Amino acid sequence: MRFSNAEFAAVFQEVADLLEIDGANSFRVRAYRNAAETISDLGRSLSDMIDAGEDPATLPGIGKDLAKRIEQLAATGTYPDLDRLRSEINPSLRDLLQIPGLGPKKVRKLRDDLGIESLDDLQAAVAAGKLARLEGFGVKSQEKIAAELETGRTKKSRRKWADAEEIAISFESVVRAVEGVERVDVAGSYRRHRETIGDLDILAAAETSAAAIDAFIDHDRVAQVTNEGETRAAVVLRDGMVVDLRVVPPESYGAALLYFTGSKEHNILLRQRAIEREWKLNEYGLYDKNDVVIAGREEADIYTALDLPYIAPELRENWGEVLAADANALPNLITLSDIRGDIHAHTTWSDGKASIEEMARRAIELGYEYIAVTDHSPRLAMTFGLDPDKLRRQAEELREVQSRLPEITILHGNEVDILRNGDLDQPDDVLAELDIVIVSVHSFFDLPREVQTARVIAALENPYVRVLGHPQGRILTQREGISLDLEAVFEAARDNNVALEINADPHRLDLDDRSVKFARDIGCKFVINTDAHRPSGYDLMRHGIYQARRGWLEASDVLNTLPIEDFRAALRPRVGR
DNA sequence: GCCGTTTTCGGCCCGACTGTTTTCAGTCG
Repeated sequence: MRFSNAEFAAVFQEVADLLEIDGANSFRVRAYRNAAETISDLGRSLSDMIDAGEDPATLPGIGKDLAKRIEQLAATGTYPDLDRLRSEINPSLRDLLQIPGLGPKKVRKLRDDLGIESLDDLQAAVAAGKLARLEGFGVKSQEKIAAELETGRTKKSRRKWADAEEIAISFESVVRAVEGVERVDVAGSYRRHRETIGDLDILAAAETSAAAIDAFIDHDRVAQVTNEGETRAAVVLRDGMVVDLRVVPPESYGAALLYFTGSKEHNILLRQRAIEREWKLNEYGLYDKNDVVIAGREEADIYTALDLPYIAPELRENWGEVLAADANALPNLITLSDIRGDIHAHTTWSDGKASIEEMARRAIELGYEYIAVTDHSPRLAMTFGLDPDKLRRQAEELREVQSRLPEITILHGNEVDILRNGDLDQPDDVLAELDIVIVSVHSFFDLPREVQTARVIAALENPYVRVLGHPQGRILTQREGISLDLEAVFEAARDNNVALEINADPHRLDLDDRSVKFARDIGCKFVINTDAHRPSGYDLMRHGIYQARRGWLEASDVLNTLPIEDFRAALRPRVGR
């Protein structure tokens, strides 16, 4: 059997969980977790690496031992150490670890003293009041666990970034309005623009914290205050979202912002760098060995003191950014203002909600030099896709609109379905008449990996194809992407001069960040598109920019940062017209 | 279990808060 990176990572996470409950050395546990992180952040298939004869031990955090385990797992599909662990420690104890407030020590205590092996056991013990009498627990702990079991909240639950934004802005403005609060930011994975968010971390600078904390816990969306201290508070909202507030003095704001922005792994690297200099870094500042403050008011000051250029939040994932910074080789990240056009959009000709002209007028308002109209092809019947005849009539309308709107170039394209066998849903002579051809998978999502990969690559080899639309076909938190050998697809895209789309729709964000970085590393080019179905859809471009930045992209990696003439040249087919 | 132009042994990030304790372990980020 063939393991995905997620499956490899899941194995190591399970080993880590079980070892932790077993009371193993915590650094050993962390080694397994680090390995799991490395694998899930890899961007390319670990199975492919092994097939190619590459040694997993070359990866950071994976040594000889784990490399051997990985190879054994890949070759045999078995992991004897895990099987033995499972026989010693009931794997359903892992479910208990997901309950907020329960860690490995307490889970072990529950098992040893009360014989609890599962969520059901825990439920029964809580109902019988057994936890209240257990050493180290008590009435309050029992009540808290009962409440968590009731709501079913887990440590893992995440929501899309865009779904957290409105809450983030609302809390930010409430805290900002408090007298004495000098600065406010939403830190955490929100600031790093991860595609999904676990909780929100609000950071404020103020000489005294009480007023900010009061305003925070009084926010009208708060259902429950779970934590309230001198410098921090935590609340659960009515919809289950957890929001934290930290208040620090202004002279510590930069250190705190760095700390609460994370990632944890990035912070650990910075702290190690501080330790190398016999300094100490915490959320209050960077201190020398006599506890004299070196930096703390601004994030950038801390990077400077550590001999590093400023590292943008989107890069702080321990994907090599500290090494790159040290070598002065950080990418000059793309920004929204680099974008000159949006080249994937739908109109009322297929499933869009606005006319070509309405779309173009919005694009003009946004300052774009060009757009492309790319309605669906006929196979996608539910979207009223365009057959060749309709496409030609659309071209007429497009020319007519273009004549009235000289301030923008309107390119004519089509989002052509990739059929099951890899053929395209328009004949070549029709494709030849278009300015831009995007190909996308909209059907047969569950083909086997080899078949799916061959299907997509076949489409990329058509000489008129210029963009691979939403390459993974995923819907965030809802639909897994199609099963693809992404490395092979990226190589085919690069070799056929096809740009990979970063679909900016916040429910797609397709490609994912790791894959963007990997594709960039092997020399692929990109376009960032909103896939707009109405004029306001164009406004979502920023989400694609965040994703591109997380993938280390510069403007020069992205074709729709080019002026129109250069962009046209980049799209020219490899065959004459 | 990983890692190392000081090291193959001995380190491995650091502080706030809670609930349980009478001075601190466990959890969390």
